[in-house]
Amino acid sequence: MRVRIEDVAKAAGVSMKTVSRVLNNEPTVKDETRARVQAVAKSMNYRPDPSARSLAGRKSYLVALLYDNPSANYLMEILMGVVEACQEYHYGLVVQPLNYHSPDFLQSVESLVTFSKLDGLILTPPITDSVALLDRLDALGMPYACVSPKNREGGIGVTLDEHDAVCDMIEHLASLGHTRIAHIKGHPAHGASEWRLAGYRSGLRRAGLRYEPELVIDGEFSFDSGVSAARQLLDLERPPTAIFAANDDMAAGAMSVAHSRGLSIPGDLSVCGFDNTPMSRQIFPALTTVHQPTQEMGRLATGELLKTIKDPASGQMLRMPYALQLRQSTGPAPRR
Amino acid sequence: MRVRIEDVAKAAGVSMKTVSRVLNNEPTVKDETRARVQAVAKSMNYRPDPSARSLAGRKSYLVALLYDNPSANYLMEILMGVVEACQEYHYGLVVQPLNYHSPDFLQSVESLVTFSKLDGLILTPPITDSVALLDRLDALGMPYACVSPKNREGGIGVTLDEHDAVCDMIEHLASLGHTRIAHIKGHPAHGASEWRLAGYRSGLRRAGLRYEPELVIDGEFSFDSGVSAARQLLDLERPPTAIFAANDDMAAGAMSVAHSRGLSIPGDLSVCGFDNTPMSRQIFPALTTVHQPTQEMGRLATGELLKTIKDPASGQMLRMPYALQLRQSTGPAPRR
DNA sequence: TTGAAAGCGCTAACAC
DNA sequence: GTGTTAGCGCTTTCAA
Repeated sequence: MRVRIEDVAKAAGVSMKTVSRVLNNEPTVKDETRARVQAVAKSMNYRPDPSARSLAGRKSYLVALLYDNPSANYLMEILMGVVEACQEYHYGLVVQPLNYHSPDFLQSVESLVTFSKLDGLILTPPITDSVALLDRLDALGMPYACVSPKNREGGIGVTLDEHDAVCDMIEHLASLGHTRIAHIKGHPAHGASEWRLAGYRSGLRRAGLRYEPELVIDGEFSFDSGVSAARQLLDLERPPTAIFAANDDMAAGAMSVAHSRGLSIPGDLSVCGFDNTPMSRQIFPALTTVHQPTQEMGRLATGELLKTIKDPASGQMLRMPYALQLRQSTGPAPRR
Repeated sequence: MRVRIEDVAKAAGVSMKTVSRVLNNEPTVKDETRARVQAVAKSMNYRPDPSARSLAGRKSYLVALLYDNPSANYLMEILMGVVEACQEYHYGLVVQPLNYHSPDFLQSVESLVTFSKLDGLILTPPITDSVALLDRLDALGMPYACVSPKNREGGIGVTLDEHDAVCDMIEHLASLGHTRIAHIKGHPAHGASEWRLAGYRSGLRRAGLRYEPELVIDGEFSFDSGVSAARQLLDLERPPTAIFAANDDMAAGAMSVAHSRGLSIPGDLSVCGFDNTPMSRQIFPALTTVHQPTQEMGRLATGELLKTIKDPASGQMLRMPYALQLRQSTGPAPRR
């Protein structure tokens, strides 16, 4: 039979409640008692039963990762970080796909939270940006941490300074002699698209280049949208010599168009992206991109969430470092 | 306050136990009573409390997905399928990374199973192939379903006829006039590597081509291993005109080598892979590969597992269909 | 076919 | 600091 708290209590010569206190790190236990109980629990290989704990304590020791149709890689990396943190803190994890556009989006989150008695939520873009949801969660007192939310103030979670990253990237292109640098924008529903566009504009400004509306094309983060945007750009009377796509998938689309038109990369056209996906290393030539420490972001966001659950005042919005990943898809601007 | 089984019982004019019977689909309830209880439960928006259920019933209504460092995409697709099935059957999911090579691998699975009271496991390669683990699980009476296990007989789960898929692919290359078709093998620890090699040999045989050991190079499913294997192949005195890599990542590595040597694909060299990863569509030229319905496999494996949990005799090993995905990376063999 | 009572293993509330 | 008691919401067991 399973070892129960009662068995541990008997073996340690204390009451069940004291064992419970030790397990839950409550401060009101004498150090000596605590040490003894811990030793006994360990030697008996005792682990509390999650359902009993949850039933009696009205907590689930469960957090949920909420997502809506992100790229598989992105989500996977976040997930790996989240899993790491959950293991460390002995929390369980529920993985929950959601439909952000569904009319009963709010309702479905609410019933998930209620029926699973979740202790907290980890939100990923674009769910991070549903004001209605955040308001509702605040009203319910449900703790949540955001990964790369649009609104970085006040909440808890992690962000990356995407604006500065892109700005650096554009300056890099300019330093290679490019003067016609195009941008393929991201999906309009994602905050990232705005930051990356803003970074593009700041980068141009810093490099002393003019912003030209014809060099900015709408995309939606997909390979195909990158393909059609690149076609438009390369069909211009004065096509760009460099393209910054708001993510790697669209950059791959742009490269594909260039290849099929016989343009050499980076000889005739430089291309760069954002995300440093595994794919970016595997295409030819390898893609210059911005690295974002996604897994670490998942781990730290979860850490902040779990801290907040214990002590509501302790969670913060963490700023993560980015890094330009310079590879072979960018090079000196072609001479006229 | 939350609606409890007692509230439903009162409203329906029956005992708690009868409501419980209805919820758990026990047969010994009069149809009329069952219908009434179901209607009342629905109208009150009743959902049983998982921890109470689990505590009293000594079941967790939880299954775990066990994995060890697979490709992010593969795992993500499996995961999405697993999540779908779990939602449908109202089961919870635990996501658990494992270290197959760790000395306490068995122990860590066992304590996971014990302490989380898991009702079943979904195993992914290469964990599917640990004989020691499978034996232990059988001994414990712990139900599990495998995705693409080495041993397809007797167990429950899903498989794909990888041998036949590769065989078809090789025949396709042969039909394009290729006579020197190389193979980059997969990681030796994965069953898939063996099947794909066997399919390669069968394909050659069917096409009337000789098996030439110098055309078969070890790989380990990574891009880099594809790169070094392709270098060896292209350095041969009589290099191949086509390369079948055991997965898409290695195929991308091979393409990268070809590009950097100025070889045209498929003009000078045809390349094909296996998995139909998103990346395979995004490289240039788009990669010919084998599609395997990974998400569906996750969903169906989970379905078989959950069926088995209800009725131990009902689980099967399902065979999934594959499909060649012909794209631009393969073409007619170059003339001598 | 249905119900009453006794737990499942833990924590909350309160007493000491 | 520590212990006692009474549940948490469900299923099991056994009786009807």
